[in-house]
Amino acid sequence: MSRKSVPDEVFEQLMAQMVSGKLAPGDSLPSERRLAELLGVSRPAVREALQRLAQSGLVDVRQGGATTVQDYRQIGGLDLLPRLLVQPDGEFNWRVGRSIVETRLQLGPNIAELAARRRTPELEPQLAAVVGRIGDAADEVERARAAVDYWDLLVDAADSIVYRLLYNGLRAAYEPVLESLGSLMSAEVDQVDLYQGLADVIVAGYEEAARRAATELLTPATEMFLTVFQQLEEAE
Amino acid sequence: MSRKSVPDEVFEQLMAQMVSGKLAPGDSLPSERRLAELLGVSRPAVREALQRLAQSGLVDVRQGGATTVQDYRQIGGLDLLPRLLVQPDGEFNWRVGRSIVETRLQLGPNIAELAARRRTPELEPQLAAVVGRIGDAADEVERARAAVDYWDLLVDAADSIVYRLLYNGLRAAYEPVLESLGSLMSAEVDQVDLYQGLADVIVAGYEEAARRAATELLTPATEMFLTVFQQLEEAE
DNA sequence: GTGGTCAAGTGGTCAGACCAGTAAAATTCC
DNA sequence: GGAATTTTACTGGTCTGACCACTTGACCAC
Repeated sequence: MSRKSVPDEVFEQLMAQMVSGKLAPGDSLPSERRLAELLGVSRPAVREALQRLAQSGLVDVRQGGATTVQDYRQIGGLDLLPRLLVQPDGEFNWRVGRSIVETRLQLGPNIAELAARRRTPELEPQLAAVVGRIGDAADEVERARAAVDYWDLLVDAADSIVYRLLYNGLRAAYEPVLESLGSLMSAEVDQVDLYQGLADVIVAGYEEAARRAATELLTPATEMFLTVFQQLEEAE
Repeated sequence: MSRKSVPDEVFEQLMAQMVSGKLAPGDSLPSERRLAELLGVSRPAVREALQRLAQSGLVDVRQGGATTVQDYRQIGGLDLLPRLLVQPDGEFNWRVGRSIVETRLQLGPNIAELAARRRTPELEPQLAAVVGRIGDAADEVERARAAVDYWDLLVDAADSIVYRLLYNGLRAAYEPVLESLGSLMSAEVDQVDLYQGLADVIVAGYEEAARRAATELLTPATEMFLTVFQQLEEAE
């Protein structure tokens, strides 16, 4: 992984304070000159970091006025998901995790349905190859990676730019935690036959069957995670 | 609307070339110094624009190496949707529009279901107020705006950060074209009784009924748009 | 064919100067 | 005394020029 630039450091530092609530919506940030002084970096570096935060919807920068923190829930996009799922101190946010797995259970069948509707002849060998990789994987992490590629194919087959961009966002949140969650995903990625079954009905063009097969594939792991998250909720 | 900064101008200009395909994945951009010279701006301004493009997943900036264009379909997120929907020259991309309306028809019921599951007592008066605004709106554009706020409430009630961030992205794509599409949305926003009906079953906690009511609300406009987009497809 | 060196490209960082916008305080006017 | 206007001091915006650090390709030696 390439090392962080100075603006990257400033960006992550301020982002962490906003995601954690230490900097709350409505708060004013110190001025650019003041931040540069406090953080020991140059003003252009601070400016770049703030502009990137503004692009993520986290701050409102006004010439002549104070830079204020915005409510990322109102303005932010899915690009924030990785940082909401795993806090900068490494803490895993199970509420975000719960939201992701339940949304996945709802989106997966949608993607499968569209893929069945818009499948192309090339899809069958591609799916066969990736199901083969799921079956031949050396461990659960490798299997989980192959599963990501499987869904990537389905998203392509769905021929929907919205689902493509949406899936990119969910994948960006998942990939950093894939290694630590890989073993937990075994409830799903070990079910090679379900992957093959879903592939079969998609290739055959059965939209409703694709929905059901996707639900059948995604439900076990989803319920397992939801059980874990419910226990965490009760532990609070 | 606040005026554009120099980095904003550079960002939009390069973004336009990438979204239009004029700059294709794999292409190398001119160096920062060269771009600054070509565009008649400073190097820090170019750098800031490139860093923002990198944040959007559009370019890969490497110290010592050329800055290359990435495939936004592989890396990009929903934040790109507004620029994919309406090209910089103002052209409306109906393929993106089609993708949005069909995704909307799939996501709306999901959100309604979760809202019915997790509704709170405060939701009823809030929904009543916004349905009132839909009913009392002076024109279709105002009615469409109120409808956006209606769904905003449902997303809050769904208590899902993923749907919240996802909805923010869809809303960001929709709001710039709301005024021009407002009259077309009349098939939906004029159905005040359907908004009230959906609100009723959500407040009552009927998840399945909420799904059906959301589908009933969203389907007419969706089918109208899909018909229009199909005609555009056949015209090509 | 491989490995090492070097030059010339690239991006990264910064200080300092100056421009432009905004908001609050101070002053003036009625 | 209050409203309107002006001034001031903050804020961000932009740029130049210098220098640092990384990467790549050419060239040379073996």
